[in-house]
Amino acid sequence: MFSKACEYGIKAAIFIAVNSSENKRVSPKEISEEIDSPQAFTAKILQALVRHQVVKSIRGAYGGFEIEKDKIATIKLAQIVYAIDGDNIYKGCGLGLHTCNENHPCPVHDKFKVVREELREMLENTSLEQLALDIKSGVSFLKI
Amino acid sequence: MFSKACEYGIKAAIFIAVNSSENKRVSPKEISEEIDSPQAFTAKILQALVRHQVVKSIRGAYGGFEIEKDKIATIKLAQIVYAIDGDNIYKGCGLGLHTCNENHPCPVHDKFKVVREELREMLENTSLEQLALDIKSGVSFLKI
DNA sequence: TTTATTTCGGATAAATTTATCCTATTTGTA
DNA sequence: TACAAATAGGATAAATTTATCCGAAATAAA
Repeated sequence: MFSKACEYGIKAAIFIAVNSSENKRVSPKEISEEIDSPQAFTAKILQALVRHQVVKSIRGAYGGFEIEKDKIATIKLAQIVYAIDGDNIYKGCGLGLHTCNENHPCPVHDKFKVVREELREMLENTSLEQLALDIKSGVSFLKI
Repeated sequence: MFSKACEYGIKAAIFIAVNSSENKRVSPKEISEEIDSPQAFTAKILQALVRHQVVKSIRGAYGGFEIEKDKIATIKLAQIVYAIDGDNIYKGCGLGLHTCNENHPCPVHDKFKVVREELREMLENTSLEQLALDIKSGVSFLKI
């Protein structure tokens, strides 16, 4: 469904949120260990999240990645996905037509619309905070 | 959402269905022109569909690809997707966890479940026949 | 100001997906 | 049987995604 980069990005953001809520900065090393992803590649993805202002990076000694506490509740999955994969997943044509709309639909246009709408809504309404809470309480997991 | 291969495969199957319903066999050349895809690559994908018995190929002179008329209504999108991309799209974990289930869920497990279920249902309930009819009546399109 | 620590960013490599090319094999017809 | 028309399939190339490596730049603390 999503690219590897996006999977790593979502998991990384959740892990950073969990730690930021406890006033801890984390490094790419910690992150990649915790979410079971290649470190250097994860670092690149984090840079994309920084550029899109999803997470904040502090360079130099005692630096790391964090998310401002009061931002955690406002960041939605859609922003993370957009920063890494773009929004083609839930906006582009299911069969890759260049032009696909109500007037010139691909064969699965209407059927796909329902699924993509469901996906879009989910991504736009799911906040980092909700996901981080489940991790903190041990209800959900970031690896294995 | 789907791979290019899968997009081509779905469109090719629809085009073959349209023609088979009019007792016409089609060649990879016609298919790739009609669905706007690279010919040799499309031929490979057709081979996968043949192996999975979604379409039938007739070799030699006057050969080509076809789908038995009474099969057109029974073939579902899910079979085509499975033959080409496998079923990981609507069965695997949204965040790529190796183990992801009710007892050990990834952070988006429950939220994704709804979307994937919607997708699965759509793929399993949409027949080639429905899609081919819309193409024949000019309601939907295979390219541009 | 020096040093240790840490992110940033460019270059490169590996793996996968997408795409092309060429020959073998099959098959209907003259 | 010979020929022409098709699909099958292997080898290879191009493009994209995933992954690694290393030095540059920034920053806090000694």
